[in-house]
Amino acid sequence: MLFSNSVLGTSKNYSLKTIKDIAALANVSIGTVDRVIHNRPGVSEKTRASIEKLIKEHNFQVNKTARTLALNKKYDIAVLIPESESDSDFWNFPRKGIEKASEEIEIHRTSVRYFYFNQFDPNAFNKAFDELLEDSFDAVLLTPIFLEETQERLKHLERRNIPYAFINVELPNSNNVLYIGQHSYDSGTLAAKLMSLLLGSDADTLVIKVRKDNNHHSSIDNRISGFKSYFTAKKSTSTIYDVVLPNTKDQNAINEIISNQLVNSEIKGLFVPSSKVSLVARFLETAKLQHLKLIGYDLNDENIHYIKNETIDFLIDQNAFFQGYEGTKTLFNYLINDIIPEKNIYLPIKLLTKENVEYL
Amino acid sequence: MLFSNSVLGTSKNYSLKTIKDIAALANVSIGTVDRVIHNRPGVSEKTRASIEKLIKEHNFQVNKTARTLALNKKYDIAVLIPESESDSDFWNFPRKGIEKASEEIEIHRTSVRYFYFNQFDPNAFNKAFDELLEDSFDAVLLTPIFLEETQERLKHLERRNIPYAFINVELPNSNNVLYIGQHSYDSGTLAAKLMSLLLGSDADTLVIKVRKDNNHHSSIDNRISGFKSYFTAKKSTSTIYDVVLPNTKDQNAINEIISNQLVNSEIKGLFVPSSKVSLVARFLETAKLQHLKLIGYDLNDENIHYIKNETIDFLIDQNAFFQGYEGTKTLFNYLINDIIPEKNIYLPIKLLTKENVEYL
DNA sequence: CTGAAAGCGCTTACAG
DNA sequence: CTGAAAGCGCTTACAG
Repeated sequence: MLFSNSVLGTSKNYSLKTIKDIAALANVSIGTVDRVIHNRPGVSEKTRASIEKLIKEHNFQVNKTARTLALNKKYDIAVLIPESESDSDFWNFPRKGIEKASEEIEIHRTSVRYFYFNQFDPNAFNKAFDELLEDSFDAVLLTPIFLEETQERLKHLERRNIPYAFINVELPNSNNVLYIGQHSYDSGTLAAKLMSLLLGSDADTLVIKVRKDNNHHSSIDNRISGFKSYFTAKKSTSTIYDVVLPNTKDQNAINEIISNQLVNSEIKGLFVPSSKVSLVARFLETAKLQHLKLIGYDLNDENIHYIKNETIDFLIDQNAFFQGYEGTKTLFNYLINDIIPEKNIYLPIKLLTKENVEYL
Repeated sequence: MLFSNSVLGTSKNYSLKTIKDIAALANVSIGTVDRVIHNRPGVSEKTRASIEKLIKEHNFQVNKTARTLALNKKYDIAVLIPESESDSDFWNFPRKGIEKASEEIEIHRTSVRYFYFNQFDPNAFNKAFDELLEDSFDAVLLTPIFLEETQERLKHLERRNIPYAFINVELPNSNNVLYIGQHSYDSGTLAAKLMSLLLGSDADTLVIKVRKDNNHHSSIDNRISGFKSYFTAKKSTSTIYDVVLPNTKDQNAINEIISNQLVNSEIKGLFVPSSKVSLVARFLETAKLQHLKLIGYDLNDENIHYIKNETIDFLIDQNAFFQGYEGTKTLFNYLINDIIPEKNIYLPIKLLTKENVEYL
């Protein structure tokens, strides 16, 4: 009968014990059992041992619901993410995901407070993070865009035993509970594969960075590394050019820079490892160069426009809403229910084309 | 001060009321408040109205934790999915996802019981489902592979007010709480786009169905419809051929059938809308026709082998583990926490290539 | 070192 | 129609 459960294909466990049961079996009071469960001092070695034995034997686990109620605690989660610059800004997606999750968990006495910063300004990041640190929170969900600035401040959280999770941007070698986001390198490799399919031969390509994106997170660089790695692995003889666009709103200036790159070259495909791909799409439209292949990242109104008219061939989407939604819920479950998630959740790469962009 | 919360960018709500508070304000006992909250009879219209007013005014919401504890209920979830035929079978992934979620929620007095059936045998499905119906469950997670057989039995669940959710296979017009899985049609469209990139021109293609897959779920047909729709929309002049493979383990017979299709044709690409793509990969290998392009579905050991050696060009993955994992957790949250999910969660299409299959 | 009791916010008989 | 009390399984002072 030992294996009857598995034979029946069930995980039912009808013998859930309570601390009262354990206390009775050990001939002690529930207070003493509680002390053992939480490793609190003031229990003789003998009783501690006997209680620990019973706990193991009966596979006793604390009833979290009762615990939560008894503690009667409110949980405050802090969220530190870039502010949205417009209604179609990428950062609306994670924020909306967080808000959705936040609505769902609000009833569990959990509140979410937002701290926003300008994603291009390390000082703004510092300021927002410092403001966050002034208050006390039970957990922090953040996008660690600026490397050193983040690391310095994470130490404060660790000193206070405040768990934190990353969304969208990874920061290796941290004690984060969770990273949820894209595998940037892989997305670049896929972009390269698609690009070489589009070009059909060993045509040259141009990687276009935007300076604004330059001084922060490593995702952009990882995407580029992934992109280039594909051609290296294929022992391709084609050339991959690089260019960085300045921080300007002057589309003419941008057009000229790209134009100069293309002239006298065999470049047939353009890869923009960020949502700023629309800048390049605008150029292609003006210059009537839409036959050149263009792959970029992220959904926003402009990008949607350009993928519909096929100026952009592929957009790689980051599931940003889901990052925010799932990140928040996972952190909540960690906090309230002691549910320890996998450290890295790499969301699948969502490929958008003219054909499927409508449905989103 | 009315908008101070939103100005501060916070959703903190420090004035959480309890039924005790409401009772005091209404000058009644908590029992009466409870009656109003749950629309139970035995309250005068006058007191009911005044309590309802107070509940609205103070935005009172029941403390779920306390409710769960007071009800002290165990939740039993039934899972009805195809059995795995081998260690590398597709159905291991959803099952493992369900098991993972099940481990996480077990502590919340929730048990999961599995009912398996042979995915090609409607009678086995009926038998497993009927067995499930003999016991009582609080919710059911199932893969509704056989249309009529499912619908008939769902009525029983509805009559008993048992919520149910679908994973992997959709069944429109049902009162399911949730469907989580792929958008089959879209995945077919993407496959077609990739195929036409691979072929570079208006070459002909062959869609290969396996008879075994034929008599059940609509996913396969939706994938094919999506695939064909792409070429129709493009006003392509190429021909799409169809062939159905019989239920045989005789690879030679299969090879001959495919071979006959290819001979005297301009077919350059093969689309297999199921995990059985390995059957076709084996043929291409034997016939030394690996230059033909091949797109299929799902991860298993054989498919991984053939994508690594580039016999298969693209595999479309269904995030099957995640379907099981998220499906179970969502159903749990619906059950325990009254969290109503979006009805249809379409997971992003995960594109596997030689380059990224390693990481999975 | 240990136990008895109150309390967390609900639900559920039971009494009136 | 309404209220008082016990109980769900924990935690937390407090008493000894």
